Amino acid sequence: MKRLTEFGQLEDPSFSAAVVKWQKSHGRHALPWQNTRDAYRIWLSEIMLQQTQVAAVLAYYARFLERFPTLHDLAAAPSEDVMAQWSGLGYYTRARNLHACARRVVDEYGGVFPSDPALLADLPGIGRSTAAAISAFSSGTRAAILDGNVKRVFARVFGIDEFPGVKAVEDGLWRRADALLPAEGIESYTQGLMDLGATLCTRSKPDCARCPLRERCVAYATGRTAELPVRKPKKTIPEKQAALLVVIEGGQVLLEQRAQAGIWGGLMSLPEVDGHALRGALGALTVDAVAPVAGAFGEVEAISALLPLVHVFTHYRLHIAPFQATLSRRAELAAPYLWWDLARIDSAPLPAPVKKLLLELSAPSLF
DNA sequence: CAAGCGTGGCG
DNA sequence: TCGCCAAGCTT
Repeated sequence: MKRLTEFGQLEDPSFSAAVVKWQKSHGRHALPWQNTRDAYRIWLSEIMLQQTQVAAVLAYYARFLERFPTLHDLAAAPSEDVMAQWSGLGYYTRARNLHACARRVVDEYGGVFPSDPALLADLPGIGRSTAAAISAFSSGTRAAILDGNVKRVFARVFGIDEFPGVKAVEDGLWRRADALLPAEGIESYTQGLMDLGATLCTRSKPDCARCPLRERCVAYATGRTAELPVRKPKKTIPEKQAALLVVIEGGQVLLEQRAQAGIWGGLMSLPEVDGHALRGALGALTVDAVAPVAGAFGEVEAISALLPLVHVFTHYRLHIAPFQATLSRRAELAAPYLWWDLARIDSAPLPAPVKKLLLELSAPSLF
């Protein structure tokens, strides 16, 4: 029962049938965002799960819903609270877009998410794949997803031996995704593709023995599951260096809100001094070089270097040289500067390594 | 449209 | 230890 579509792509109802059947008996059914048609909860999970694994999301999802039980709670909240809830989860543009999206759904759709994927995809932070997932799960709309799981499954089943990041290859994957959609049962099918990719068709050591697509899998038949999908061509990542100032006075630490664009956009952080301008003769950041900068925040009583650390991003490696300055008097500071109680630093909208640094500082380990 | 954007876990 | 990677979107 195969036939060609007008674009020459293969339709094959047996593909989705196999996925749906497997999902019902072996897929995941108890994730916190399943067994509901509440678009708010589904949308939130899809955004958190972008480029992020289930295990990392679970705790954030529960905490987020506790703080923002409804779309209206989220739309009405100050952005600082939203960023604080997202703190540590990464890709902070997602949090800003999430907040903007909540406000738009309230303003433009009366607080009800549209079911049309095209309308969803027009909202901030929702692209083609996320729109399809939300509409499939919340309203049973027949639309194709194409996330990392689907790309991996398709690359193996169909033996696609080109990097899926290339536009033409990705276009082909979208056409396949559309052509393979089932006539009904879109929820189980969509969830099934995700579950297959996440639990069986994993990047390393796929569990082909349990796979419902094994007999039709090109990679399995040709022994190429380890080589497919083709990995992204690797590039050597640059090294960057920065000084972070831990300016303390009266049990509070000085934070600075970062620009919306760029790394850690929209988050609070410690005042950062670009390593470039401040290097001493040996190329290292020194107390002498940093002291004048700290002096701009008040009268410096003491300043010392803390243990340097390295934070690795996807696209560069940041060498952080932290310096602690204790003030005897504060200078007058306006936004983007803000004093924050060290005692409640855990609730601050900070990037992960900065929060870790300040937590260790305010509650030193016994070792 | 290629690059930018986090973090934690795993082999 | 360290490179690689995981439910993508935006510009």
